[in-house]
Amino acid sequence: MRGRGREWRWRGCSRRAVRFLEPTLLLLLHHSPAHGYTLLERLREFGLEGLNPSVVYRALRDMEGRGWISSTWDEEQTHGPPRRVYCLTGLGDEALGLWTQDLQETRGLIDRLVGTYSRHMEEGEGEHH
Amino acid sequence: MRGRGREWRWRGCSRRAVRFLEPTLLLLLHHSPAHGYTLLERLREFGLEGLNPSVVYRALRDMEGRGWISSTWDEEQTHGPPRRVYCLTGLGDEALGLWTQDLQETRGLIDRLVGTYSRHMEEGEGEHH
DNA sequence: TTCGTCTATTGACATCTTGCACATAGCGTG
DNA sequence: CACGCTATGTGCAAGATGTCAATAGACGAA
Repeated sequence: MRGRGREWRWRGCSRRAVRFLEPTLLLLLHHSPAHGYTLLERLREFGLEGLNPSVVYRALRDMEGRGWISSTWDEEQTHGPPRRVYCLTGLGDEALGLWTQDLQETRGLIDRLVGTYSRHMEEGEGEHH
Repeated sequence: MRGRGREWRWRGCSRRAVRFLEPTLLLLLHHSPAHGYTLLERLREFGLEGLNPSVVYRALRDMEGRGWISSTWDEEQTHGPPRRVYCLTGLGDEALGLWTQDLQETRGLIDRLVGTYSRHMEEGEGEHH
């Protein structure tokens, strides 16, 4: 234990949200360029809620560092400070493709796990031998 | 960038392997009690390969700390030092149930992401506007 | 004017997680 | 006894995440 012992629900938001943050952002940008703040809201459409803004902005900067997306300052004024517009690059498009493959493999694994669990239940392996 | 910039394939084994380590171990133990070393090998049946043994043993100890599994020293001699036998507890059984639900939700999210991606492709949104 | 609020983005720091290298230890074999 | 194999465990440096707070512009109310 000692720090490592995370409970069933961990600190902060759901881990899943963080794990799927990057592919979801790429996907949103695959649809159209957008501002960080907008992305933050649109993430909720995919159930990625409760994410701290700084986590999202950090992910965006990381991805920009990898060349997956590029950003420029938005010209037009708004009700606040200047905004960045993020745009998917060719490299980011490739990355999204790879991510999609990866997600499908992950789904395959989940299917195997859940399938095995169901089989155990049917065969009555649930009752501690 | 700077440390944060993980490449497409990260150092060491796949991240997925680590993320699905706990539920997979619970599932294996749901089938029958086993030694750490055995579990290490059986993980490969689920495609969790290249995991460093210490990672697996650590996960087992963590789960024992949470009361999900219990261990006793194996009586019979083998070709090496004494072995621990890990066994799923009632709490671990519950945890496996929750994990399974969680995995199904995760699968739902993946379906949404992959589905959206396919739809983009059909609608020709792949060609950077 | 000053205050508060909403839109946006960023930085710094503490904590948690992971990989790796190595330690231990019993048994079998040459 | 020097190796190699089975089996488990420790410690630490790096890397990843979460939290908090700073900055900053525009707008409306008192």
